Order: sequence, then C-alpha cells, then structure tokens
Amino acid sequence: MAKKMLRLDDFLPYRLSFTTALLSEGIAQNYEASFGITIPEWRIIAWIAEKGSITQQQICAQTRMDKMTVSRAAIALTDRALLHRLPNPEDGRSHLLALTAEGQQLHAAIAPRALELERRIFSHFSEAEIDAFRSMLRRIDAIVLSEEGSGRD
Amino acid sequence: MAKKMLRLDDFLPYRLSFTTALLSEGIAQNYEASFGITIPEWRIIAWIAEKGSITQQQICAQTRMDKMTVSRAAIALTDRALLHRLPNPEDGRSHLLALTAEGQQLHAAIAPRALELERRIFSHFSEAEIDAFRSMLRRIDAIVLSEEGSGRD
DNA sequence: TCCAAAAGGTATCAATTGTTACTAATTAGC
DNA sequence: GCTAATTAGTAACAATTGATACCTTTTGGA
Repeated sequence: MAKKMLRLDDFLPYRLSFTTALLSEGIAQNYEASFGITIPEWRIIAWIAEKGSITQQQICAQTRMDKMTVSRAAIALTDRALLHRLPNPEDGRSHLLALTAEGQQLHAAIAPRALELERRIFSHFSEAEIDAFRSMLRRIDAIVLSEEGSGRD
Repeated sequence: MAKKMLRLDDFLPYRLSFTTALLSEGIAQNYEASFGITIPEWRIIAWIAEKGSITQQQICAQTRMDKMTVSRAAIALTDRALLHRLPNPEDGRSHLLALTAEGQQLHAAIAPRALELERRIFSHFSEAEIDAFRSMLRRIDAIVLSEEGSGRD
C-alpha cells in the first residue's frame, strides 16, 4: 500500500493552530476594542473571578502562561485598579490577587459577551459534538503532558 | 434556571488555545533542535513540497500567515539554499518558490517525523473520532470566516 | 540558628512578531 | 499608451514575547 503522504492541510497540529489563530484574532480585537484588555489580562480576571483570590504562580500552573506574562498582566491590571494584590500571610514572597469592585464590574461585562461569542460559533453544532470536541482537546492535553513527563532527558 | 456561568477552564476558545500551545511548543522545539528550522519555515517547505512552485502570496492566502512572516522565512530558506526563487514569468513582482535538491532532502527527512508525531498522539483515538475532530475544526474555520466576511464595518 | 538551596516575582535584555511606509511591477480607466 | 490605483515583496521601525539574572523570602538540613 502507498505510504501515507504528508499534506500540511490535513495535518492536525497545523489545523489546530490554524483554527486557534483564526478564533483568537477576532476575540483579541474584540476584547481590546471593547474593554481595553489583552487576552492574558482577561484570563487572569476570569480565573480570579472563578476561584477567588489566588497567587500568580497558581495562575501560571493552571494556564501554562509564562510567569513573566502573568506578572506583566497583573501589574497592568493593578495600575488600572482592576486588581489588588494583598500580601499573602502564608508566604511573604507572593501576593494574593483579587478583583476590585471595578474589576468585578468589568468581569460582569465581559463574561456574557464571551459566552455569547462561544454560543454564536458553536450553535452550529450539537451538544454531543461539542462535548466530544471538548473532551478530545482535554485528552490530547493529557497525552502530550504525559509524554512530556516521561520522555524527558 | 440558573444563567450559565463562565468557566474559563471549559471555555472552548481557551481550550483550543491551550491545547494548541501545548502541542506547538513541543513541535517547534523538535524541528528547531533536529533540523534548525522554525515552524513558518517548515510550513513553507511542506506547502511547496505538496504544491510545487508557488508564490509567497499564495502561501499567505492558504495559511493565513502574515506576509512579513512568509517573506522572512523565504529569505532565510533561500540563504540556506533550501529554496530557490525563480522569476515568475507571469508577474515580475513575485517569485516562484521551489525547493532545491537540498530542500527536498530536508522535507523528506522531516515529513515522516511529523507524521510519526501525529500518529503517536492520535493513536489514542479511533479513526472516526479523528475525522470528526478534523472536520469540526474545518467547520469552525468556515463559520468564523463567514462571520468575518459579512459582519465587517 | 545558620547556611545552602529553592521558589515567587520582577527587571533587563534579546529575539520574535506585527505595523507602517516604501519600491517596483502590474492592471485599469481613459 | 499614459497616468491612477493595486499588488508582491521588503525595509525600517514599534511592540510583544520570551530568556536570564537578580532580589527577597522561605524551606530544609546540619
């Protein structure tokens, strides 16, 4: 049988990257234009809104964002008074990040828009398809992470 | 019923971005370490190998890479003699990119590795799952692109 | 309790990426 | 066929991103 040829256009890592870039472009512009906020900043806000106060390190661990990215975003948000950084009683090196009232308001404004955007795009699919898709992404994560964990020099 | 709350961790654009980043990191390192090549460079090589000679513009249109990114990558590849740029008889502004013998060799070396990597990760899924996944990505592309086409200022 | 090693965070610097402006070639309207 | 408007590609600049080194606090021995 013929050896399988590589077609970039069908290559899954490429397709993933393509779709992600397409989607992210629009979202980034949207958040930037409407709320003056970057994606890392938005992620931090969303994460804190969901979890309550949290350290930068924990955000890094969850999201795999670079710690410098998180640091910069946290500083910017603090400067805009969307965040405050409380001293962490359990560890003087870190701060606990928490949303200010203003930060909560911003979150309350963005979150429905994000959900609406997600709905608009994925309304073309069935619940089952969406669930399968999401779970497939999660399984891919697990596979890649496990490879990383083992096969490292 | 309770209004749907946003959980970043389940938010599909975020999940896509997360998985893509995870996957791309590893791949980029791999290509860089083994072949001294970046992802944009690899994409150009793969695309030319598949389609034969092609202009930069056509690569941009297909891959949605920035035209500057493509320009830089093409220059770098030409410097390394992996690519040559033939004058385009049909349009003097552009060049036709084509792989040199060396470029073809490099492609022949990378392609199987890429396929192997894809296989390694996706061997955990059934053919049906993979096809569904790929087609879902393509449909998302189509939806986003169609929105872009219509809803523009 | 003191010292070495590690961890949270940031500053600084390097590299990558994207923007804007420009050149050269082409097409289109007249 | 000549100008005006477009397009392919690049250069020069600005902004983002990431890597390294550093400071401070904490932790874990001896």
